[in-house]
Amino acid sequence: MAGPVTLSDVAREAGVSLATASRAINGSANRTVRPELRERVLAAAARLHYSPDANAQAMARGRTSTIGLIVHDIADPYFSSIAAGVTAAADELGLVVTLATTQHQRGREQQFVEILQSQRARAILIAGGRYDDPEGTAALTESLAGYVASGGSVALIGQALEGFSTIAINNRSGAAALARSMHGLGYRRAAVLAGPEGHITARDRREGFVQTLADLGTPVPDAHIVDCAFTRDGGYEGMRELLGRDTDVDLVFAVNDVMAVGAMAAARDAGREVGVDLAVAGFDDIVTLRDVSPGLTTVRLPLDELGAKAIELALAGPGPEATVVDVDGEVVVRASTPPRA
Amino acid sequence: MAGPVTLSDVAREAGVSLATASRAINGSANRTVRPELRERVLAAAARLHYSPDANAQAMARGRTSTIGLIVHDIADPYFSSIAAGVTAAADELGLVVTLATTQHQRGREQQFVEILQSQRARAILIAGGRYDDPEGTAALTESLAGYVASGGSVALIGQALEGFSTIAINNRSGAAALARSMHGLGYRRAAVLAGPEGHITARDRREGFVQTLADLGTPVPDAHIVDCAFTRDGGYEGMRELLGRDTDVDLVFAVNDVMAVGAMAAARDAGREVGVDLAVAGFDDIVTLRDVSPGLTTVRLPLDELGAKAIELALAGPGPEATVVDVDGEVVVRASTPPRA
DNA sequence: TTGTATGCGTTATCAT
DNA sequence: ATGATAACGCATACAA
Repeated sequence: MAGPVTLSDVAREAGVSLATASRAINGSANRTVRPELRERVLAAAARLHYSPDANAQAMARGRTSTIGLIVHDIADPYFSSIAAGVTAAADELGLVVTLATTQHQRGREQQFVEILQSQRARAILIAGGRYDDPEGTAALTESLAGYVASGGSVALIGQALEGFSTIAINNRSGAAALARSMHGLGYRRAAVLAGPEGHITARDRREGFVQTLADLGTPVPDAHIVDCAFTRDGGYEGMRELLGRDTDVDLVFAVNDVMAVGAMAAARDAGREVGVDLAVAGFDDIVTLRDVSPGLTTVRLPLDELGAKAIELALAGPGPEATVVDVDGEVVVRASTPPRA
Repeated sequence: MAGPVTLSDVAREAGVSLATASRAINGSANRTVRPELRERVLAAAARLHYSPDANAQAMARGRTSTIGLIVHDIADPYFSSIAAGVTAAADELGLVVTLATTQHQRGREQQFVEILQSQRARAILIAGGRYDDPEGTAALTESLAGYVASGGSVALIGQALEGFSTIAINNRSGAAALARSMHGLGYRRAAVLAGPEGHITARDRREGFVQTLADLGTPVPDAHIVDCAFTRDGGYEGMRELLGRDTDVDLVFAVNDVMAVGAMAAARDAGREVGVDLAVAGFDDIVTLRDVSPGLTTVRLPLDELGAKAIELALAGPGPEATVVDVDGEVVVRASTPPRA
């Protein structure tokens, strides 16, 4: 039961004043402490197993070295890839990451913003799709504005929020590029597993895809657009329903990879061979899924780079002008969408 | 530029003392504040957009509501599944999670323990395999001991560390059960993609598997045991090497699912059909990989439950006796290992 | 029930 | 270059 050893203890042990001990240990701005004393202090600190109290430091300094990351579900590879980038970049900068997961519950983002503001986090990063929910968005915006007004910085990842800096994923253009590729491969009767209504990312991907195919003269009929959850199970059920409609489809675009994998499973379960009877494409290029068979055609996103970019963006400017950095996807064609006769 | 609004501001605005404001807002132990006043304080706080300073609270209270989670790589689905469980459970308890990723660098765990001790985290959870590295383990043990001595609690996830409470995964028995299942299905010439030398989890799984098959009279020859990285690429390379040796193998056990998926890819690339020419089994039952085709036989671990158990274990007892909770895996047979003959 | 006063551990200001 | 001391924002022991 040593009790907490404080800087005062270290100072006493080293025979110096509290102020000197502080300067010796953190090397304060005006680094002015005789090497001899500094060593004595450091030695004393080591001897006593001194551990600086980050909370006290935060209070005295008026700032922390914490950054907050809010995601929907850290088990989702999309978010965990982003989180990996964030933690790596934060580490590089000597920052610590607090992770909050909303579990897809609306309103939780706002709640976490408030918690993180209480921690006096230096920056808050929010990843992942919000719904088209004016009220919720307004509330979130207000919380974030309050946080920014109190000196914090904010960056969104994946989807812009009016008034805040964002690493924006160009979902629409990525899906459009995918559509052109698929059209080029000869597909003419596409279907879309479109995600849930109101989900902005899902909507952008769907629209980019559908619009482009329409422009190319091979429109996607409404009967080929199936709403479903933005998850593996959503993809599975969506595909089941689509196949149940017994419509004549040669290509299914699931608006993310996890859904696409679910869709592939459903196709298999229905006796349709993906890449032969039916083509499937996704979006994201989740690393963990690169070995599914047949290889999944998708739109690659540099998920691991997003985290670093977001931190940089957030910490860069106290500038009041929100910056939007666009990130484009790249179509990756694999065996799930072979050239069609 | 409102400047930070403090509890004093709220108190003044509400026309009460600082103490009353404090009690009204956090509902202190002896909840004794007239409803009328409480309302006035809350109203004032809302009006002023008061946000309590968690750092100041931490200092005044002498404890935080932070728990630290240390993993190797949050993008690895094994760890992200665990992290999901941890964040969910923490949330339930009103705790906040600080996430640290070692990026597989030795010594980083210890470094993060020290950082988390500085934050005065209530508990530290460490997930994932350490190497058989006496020096590193000793250093980590020492840091953790210091943390515990200063009032923190610790729980390990997945692998015991002498002296600390652990949610231990019974890798050996899980691998043994898998071996028995495979033997029962008729496999007689197994190989193992064994992970890197010195990796304790890998070693336990390999030994449990190899030992059991030996006991059953179908030993795994040394030439069928391939060391490789504990990753997807490790599995891929390991399988390539194994097939290159041109040995006569009917089943390949990769010591985790991610490796198994890499191995399946290598088999395909070599023109061998998994589930027909060659069987493959893994370990973990990673959710994201449940739809690979053919379905991967594996040992299911309740990864998402581990987090909650670990928090419970850590926060439960200030008890000085380290508790070890054993978690067993369950063999899940899928199409990658069809009955043989 | 409410108010007053002290302390939490550190940094930073101001002397020296 | 070093030392005293005042904040930092809050919780709580004690007094009223």
